[in-house]
Amino acid sequence: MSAVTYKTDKADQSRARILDAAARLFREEGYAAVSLRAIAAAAGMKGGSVYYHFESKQAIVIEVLDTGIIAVHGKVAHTIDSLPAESTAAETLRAGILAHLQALFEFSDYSSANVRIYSQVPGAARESNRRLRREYEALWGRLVERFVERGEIRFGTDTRAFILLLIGSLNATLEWFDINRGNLQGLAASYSDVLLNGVLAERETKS
Amino acid sequence: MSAVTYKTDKADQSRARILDAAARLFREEGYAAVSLRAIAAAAGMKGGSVYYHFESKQAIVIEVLDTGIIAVHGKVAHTIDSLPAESTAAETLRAGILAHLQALFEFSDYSSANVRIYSQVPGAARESNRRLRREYEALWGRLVERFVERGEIRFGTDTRAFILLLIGSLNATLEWFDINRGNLQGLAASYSDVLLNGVLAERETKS
DNA sequence: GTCTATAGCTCGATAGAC
DNA sequence: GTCTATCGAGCTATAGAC
Repeated sequence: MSAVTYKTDKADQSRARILDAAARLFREEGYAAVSLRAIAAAAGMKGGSVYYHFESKQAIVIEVLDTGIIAVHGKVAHTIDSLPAESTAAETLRAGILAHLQALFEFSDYSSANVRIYSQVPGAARESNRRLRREYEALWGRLVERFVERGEIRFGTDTRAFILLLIGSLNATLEWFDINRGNLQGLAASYSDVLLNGVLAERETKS
Repeated sequence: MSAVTYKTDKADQSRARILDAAARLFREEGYAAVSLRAIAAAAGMKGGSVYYHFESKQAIVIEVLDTGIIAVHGKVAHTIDSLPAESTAAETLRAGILAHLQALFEFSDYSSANVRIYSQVPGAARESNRRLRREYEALWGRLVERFVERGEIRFGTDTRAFILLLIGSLNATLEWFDINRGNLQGLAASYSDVLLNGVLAERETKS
């Protein structure tokens, strides 16, 4: 134990158990439906003990929501940055789509809780998370704009609509894809095929 | 007033006001966060009066959830059925996508409440709605399969994944598109462009 | 049809023992 | 760090007046 470690291991572990339990319960039942006593019980303690680690239920949900976005943003940013400089639009978008899906399902309680309860948490918690959402959308925005300028993505594509289509469709997989039964690489490939090439056997001619 | 009209107009109107108020509040705050008193107040009555029209809060949410799906299913099915028999895959999918978005935003409190709280309502309400969701997905499934057989949609496309991508991305527009500021036809066209043709300037070559 | 009143619970949060 | 005990508030649902 280093001299600069002020927090005990026990406190950190209890705090983490509270967050994990809260993320899972918020995902399953919503924000208002989950009581502090239920979070405490799932974390192996009594209701009153939670207030040693968090000052309010709202403080817990803020951390849960932010963790969900940060995990996905970090994974996608790191993946994109690790690609060769000469990567094509197709290679880059495919890698980003796979990374987004991997992060979603690796931290599924946090990311699913974020998608499901964001609109239902107290205003202060929503505002805290909104900035992180905007930053993540901006990451994709820069990526897509770069390829529009290079001419690899079709001119005329509504960049913002495309990004929100992409993120919205990927996040929706949390509602139906079973990571224990399906193949995530296959899912990412199918989604990439549609988003990059469309589903028509022959493209429509420009009007 | 016909002899077979047993219900009074007043009862029907109060019932409709309760459902409208419930849909709006559930959409904004979630299921558990909305009290029966709040629904009643938004409908212009007191808490106890709601029980003249509905036997429980759960009965209200079941009707709200089902209405959201039925409205979209009905609009899309009617639109597709009204197309000329010789319509192409592109024409049909574009019409279906526009119809889905139109229904979403025409009944936005009901459809948005459905998307947002489905996973958080009591099990009985979720099961009631699940059948309707499956039927709506099957409508799109038959549509897509028809065009796969005709060769208008690419062989190898994972039909189920594509349908859930499509529905998921369209439903996600409820979270960001402002019907009062944006153009719904334009949104439908942008989404159709991406889903039908993809965003790459030149399609990837089959490997 | 809508009201008032209330039974029986559970909630978030706090206080203080250990 | 976690406990027990509790406050004040709000919840769903019901009963019965009007």
